[in-house]
Amino acid sequence: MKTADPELMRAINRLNVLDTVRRHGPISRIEISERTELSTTTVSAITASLLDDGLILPRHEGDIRNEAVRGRPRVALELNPDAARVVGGKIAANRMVFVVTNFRGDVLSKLALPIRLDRQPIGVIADLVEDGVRRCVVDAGLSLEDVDSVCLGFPGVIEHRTGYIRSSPIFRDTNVDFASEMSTRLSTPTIVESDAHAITLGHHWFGKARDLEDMVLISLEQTLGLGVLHGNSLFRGAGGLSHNLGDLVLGMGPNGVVRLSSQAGESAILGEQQADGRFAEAIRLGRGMNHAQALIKADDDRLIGAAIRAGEAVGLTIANIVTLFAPPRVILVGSSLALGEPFLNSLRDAYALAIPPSLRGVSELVFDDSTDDFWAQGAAAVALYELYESPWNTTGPAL
Amino acid sequence: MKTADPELMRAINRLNVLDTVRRHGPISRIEISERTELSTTTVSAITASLLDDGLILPRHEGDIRNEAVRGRPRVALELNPDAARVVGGKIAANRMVFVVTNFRGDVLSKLALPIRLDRQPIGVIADLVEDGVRRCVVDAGLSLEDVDSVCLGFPGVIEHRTGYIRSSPIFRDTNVDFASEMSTRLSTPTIVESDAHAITLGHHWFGKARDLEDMVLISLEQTLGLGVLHGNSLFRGAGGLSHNLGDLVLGMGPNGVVRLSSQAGESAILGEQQADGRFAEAIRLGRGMNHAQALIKADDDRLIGAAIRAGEAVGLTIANIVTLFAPPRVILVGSSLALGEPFLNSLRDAYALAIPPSLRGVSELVFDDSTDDFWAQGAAAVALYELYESPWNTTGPAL
DNA sequence: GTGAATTAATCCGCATAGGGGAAAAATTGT
DNA sequence: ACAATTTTTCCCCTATGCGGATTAATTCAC
Repeated sequence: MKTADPELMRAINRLNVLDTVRRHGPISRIEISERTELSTTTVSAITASLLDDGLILPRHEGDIRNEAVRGRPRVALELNPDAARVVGGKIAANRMVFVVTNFRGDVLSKLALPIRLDRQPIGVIADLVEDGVRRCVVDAGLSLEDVDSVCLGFPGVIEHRTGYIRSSPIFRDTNVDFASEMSTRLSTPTIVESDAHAITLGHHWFGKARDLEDMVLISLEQTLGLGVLHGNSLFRGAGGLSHNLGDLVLGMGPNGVVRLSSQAGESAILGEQQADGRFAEAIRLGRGMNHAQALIKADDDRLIGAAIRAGEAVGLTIANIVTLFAPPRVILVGSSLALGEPFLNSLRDAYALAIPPSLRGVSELVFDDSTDDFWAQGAAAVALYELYESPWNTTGPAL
Repeated sequence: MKTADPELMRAINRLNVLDTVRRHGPISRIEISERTELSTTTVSAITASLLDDGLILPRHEGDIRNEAVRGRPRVALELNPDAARVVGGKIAANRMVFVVTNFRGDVLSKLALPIRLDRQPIGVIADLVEDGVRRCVVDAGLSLEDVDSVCLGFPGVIEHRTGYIRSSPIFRDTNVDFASEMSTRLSTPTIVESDAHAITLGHHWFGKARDLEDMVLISLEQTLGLGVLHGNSLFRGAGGLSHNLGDLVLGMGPNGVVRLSSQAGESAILGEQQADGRFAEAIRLGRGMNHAQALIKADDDRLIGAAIRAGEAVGLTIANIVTLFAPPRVILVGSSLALGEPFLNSLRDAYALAIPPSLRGVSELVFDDSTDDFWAQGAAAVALYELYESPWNTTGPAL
């Protein structure tokens, strides 16, 4: 257990204040004091230090002041957008998306690269990622030295704490120390995180879970991922390992265990169409889901069947996850949502069937079809959160 | 987020020191300082306060002193066993077990009552539990006024935070505020907790997880429960709800969803034998599992079949839990373990088959056939932990 | 336009916490 | 008896947060 000393005390309260400023837009010291339950004195001291470090700014213009109120007007404080810049990236098998954001998480530039990295040697992947980060930074009119940190979201099992990619469909090898590799290449602190975790934090900060401190997110992409928000922070498994939902077992079939990935993974849904040459080409180019969508609209029976089966499998899985975590909301994201009604309806039906009666109504299902840059923005949020926690200049005691 | 003030700081460090004394037996201040990474000054101050409150005691006799060492000898400190007494209880459908323990968790008296409470009205259950607690306290040579708190472990979905029993096979009703009810009856603070959580903490304190700060426990009784230890503390779901594993879905069968409880619940295993009059009687009296054990030894085919099916279902479920939490150890407890080899072997086989290759070797399975009083002792540990956290006299600032 | 009223933010002094280093305490060895 | 050694406590310092008084910046009333 971390030992509690005055420094930790201050770090906690500082983060608390900073996070309050981030969440509640321009906000006066008094309101911060009410929300955090810190005394106005303490808030004053902490905000002074944050102002001194340039992390927040007073906003004089356009005071949101109620004109009919007397007394000294409140000074609204807000994040200094230019206090830092980070890069967030979503790396998938057939595409990479990067964003550069400011300290508030506003996107300054986006870059989408529809490149297949799948199974390339590590060096090639690192080259391509490095290039993407550098280009996106240049697009934002910045240089890498202006960037404070980078966070890359990967599918698979990612150990955020150590920066190792334990296993990922993108890498042929296991246990790749990708964080160190990229930190060296970019000479900027780089962290890796599960893509599902990244978009989970993204939803907590910018998306469909801003109002919640607990929730669960399920990502349906090539890999099936899980993110759990618990008490406003990401719940990373025991060893800091991320969860790999695709490995979950749904039951025993004639050929051994049936895993979720074999029912609802991207390749499981699309793979049944191998015969069709044009479709195979689309898959290879990462347009499989769009193509599948078109086929479903055209009443392609085989694909509709696959989508229904996938929806059932995912619906059951969500019911199981809800049984374990009982979150107030479950957010579903990922390319598989593009399969449309056949998939979503069977998912909803299976969920309704499988959810235990006692938990009926506890969780609401929310579908989110955000684009890839939202994932990257989530990764940026992960990077920003670590900046918020870091000590900064700390406006040393004796100056 | 809780605001950090000096009081919180002290509370944290105090708990840390107290817990270190609990875990590492008689221990000197210097060793506490090393383990907690607090300065010797701080440890000295905190231990002084703990001594003052009578929670710990110096041990002069039998100093574990290395005779060949010079200098002032270390004074070993240990928990004051008599600083408090608590009652822990395990309440099951067909039996209740209580223990009274001292501040260290040593059992002072046990009481096992093989009574069927199942579906009795709340008032009757409360009567019986009250009676059990009172008797066990008397057996320990104490009076209820000597008892500082009571913790009762129930099967089902228990909301520890509020003291509500959301649903339990023992109660006909749902959402029973049993903690308040018993607190009033006993005029002693009483908390309720999931039986699975109780034995999870029990294993962390006294049993097969003393060396771990993360682990998962699965309880196989009438109800199938889950306990997750995360960073030395119980992980209680989002809303503080406990998990009910039996509701997990294993797949779709011909008659709708197949839940784990229908494969591996006590009644699922035993229920198939309804024909046999003597067996039915044994079940009614809560001796079902013992009887089943005998039948299995006698090569009863139907029961062996049921045990094998149950083992498979549990094995798959454990694999899924491991996929989600990746704990270093999974402890299995509960009456169903008595089914013996057919059950355990099929469980192990199914687990080995279902665990994803990437997680092979991450978790070890441990079977624990502790008796009921160990469950009750776990409940006592839950009660004790809350005492450890509570402020006590705090040796007020100005004396 | 000037002063009263009002509200926000800061300053001052206090209490408590933890840490470092010196001093005291309790031993063993010579 | 005194030196050496190790543990524990004592004294002083700094940092933190808080309550109450003070100062700052407005609006309203006349």
